Amino acid sequence: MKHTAFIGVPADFSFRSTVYSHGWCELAPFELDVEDWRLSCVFRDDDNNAVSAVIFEENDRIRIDLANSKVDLTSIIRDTRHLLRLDDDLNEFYRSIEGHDRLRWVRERRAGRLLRSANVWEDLVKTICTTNCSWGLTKSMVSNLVEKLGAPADNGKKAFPTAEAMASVSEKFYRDEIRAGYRSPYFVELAENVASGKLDPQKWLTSDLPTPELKKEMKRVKGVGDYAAENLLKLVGRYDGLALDSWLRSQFYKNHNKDKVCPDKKIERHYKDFGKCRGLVIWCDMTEKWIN
DNA sequence: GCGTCCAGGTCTACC
DNA sequence: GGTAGACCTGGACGC
Repeated sequence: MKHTAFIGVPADFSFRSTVYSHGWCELAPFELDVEDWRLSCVFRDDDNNAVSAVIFEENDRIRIDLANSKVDLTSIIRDTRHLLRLDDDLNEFYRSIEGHDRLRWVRERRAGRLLRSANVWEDLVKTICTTNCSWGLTKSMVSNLVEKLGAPADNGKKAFPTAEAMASVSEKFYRDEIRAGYRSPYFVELAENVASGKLDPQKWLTSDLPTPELKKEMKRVKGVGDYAAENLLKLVGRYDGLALDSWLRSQFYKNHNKDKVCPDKKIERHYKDFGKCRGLVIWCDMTEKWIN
């Protein structure tokens, strides 16, 4: 028997623009049905049970269908608000791009909310999986993590593994089963630190630290360098880093530098005037064609 | 079929 | 603080 919940959305919210804001919708346990624009995912409720859900837009509201009718909706609604960023205030960002014709589409399409996972732990592991490899390999590593270490929901779909589950396997498991290569010892160390309570990535969401300090804290995690930390900062709502990776650089070269390679400092100068919003501005500037 | 390059980079050693 | 070299994987490409 299905269980259904509805959530109201802000006036400047777009389900499509948010879900398709970056590659996260392609990473397990997310599954995106682009025909019907339905996002499947697997949450964990407050009792740590895996809960499979389908999220979609219906009559200007977000509808969540759960396969299990016994689930307490409170945590599922909270996590859905988090991953769709329903409580983010985009006014400062929209003000920062006013007068820039090239970016007019952003407000028109109500873009600017970057999809995230249900918690920061999951975003942290996934971000490490994006480093120094093709997008195909990222998807493969994340899919392996979910399939081999995730807990199943009632319908058999699996949740992203907990830190405890990831701490329970060896470096060899990450190399042989997850195909994580040199990242394997990083995952072991990270999972042990989070499972033991030594590190709590969720606190980054509400940290009072200035962004440079928070970035330093993130970079203490092995496998997290400048790009990964700045990507994570975007996912906790801080956009003063550009999170330059090879894809973003190549798009900048195409769009603003006649397809010629240039130093990162030139890219930084280009977005300098957007201040604290520059990380979100460059991302939107490079992804206009993604969203229609 | 084989070798090389390179992806949504980072770490360590060294200067 | 800046830089060189090493690092897993797997697909694309040239030969």
